[in-house]
Amino acid sequence: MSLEERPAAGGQRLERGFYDRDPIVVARELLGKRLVHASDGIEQVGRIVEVEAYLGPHDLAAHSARGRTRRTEVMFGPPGHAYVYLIYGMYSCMNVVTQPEGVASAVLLRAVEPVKNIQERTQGPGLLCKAMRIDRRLNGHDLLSDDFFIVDPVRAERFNIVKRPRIGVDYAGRWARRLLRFYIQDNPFVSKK
DNA sequence: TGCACGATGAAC
DNA sequence: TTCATCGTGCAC
Repeated sequence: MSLEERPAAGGQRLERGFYDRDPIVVARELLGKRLVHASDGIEQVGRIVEVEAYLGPHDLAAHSARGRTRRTEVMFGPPGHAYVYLIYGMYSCMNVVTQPEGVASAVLLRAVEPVKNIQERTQGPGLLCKAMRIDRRLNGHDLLSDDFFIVDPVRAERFNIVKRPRIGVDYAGRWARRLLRFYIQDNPFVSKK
């Protein structure tokens, strides 16, 4: 049975065009979507409940603000790819690259709600990657692939979206105060109030 | 070649 | 508030 036939993954897989838009729009629309990662024959599914938008080279909180380097290379690449980096020497952080090649913007996935084959906690970007077995080997991975992708839920869901400043970017001056963190209101898996 | 520090999380 | 832990980016 192929992955796309498995019921847990559900709904419609997001296509390239979904990611080829403003990161703020992509961030808001990623809420409620299902992140699917298949490894070692195990398909894990998490419902995205918290995200942050990183707008590009002018956004001082974004890694791409320091220019194009080996680490940030995939942020400058085409949309719909995973930007996974190591933070504090011990946690991986998972981002989705947005906008056309050459525009270095992305959306950080901060928390998911366990849907399938997830035992560990998932509230926070580091924990979410640990629980879903996401590490830097997936950096640059195409999210239109068969083992790592995002799908719409089978049934449409209604929820309110909360806007807050991003976490851990106090060094970014006025950019730190912008409301670029989005999460599903009252969801217990959101990392921080 | 060296070094300060981070889009974190947990313990104290 | 402190610490674990190490790749990255930039200074020297």
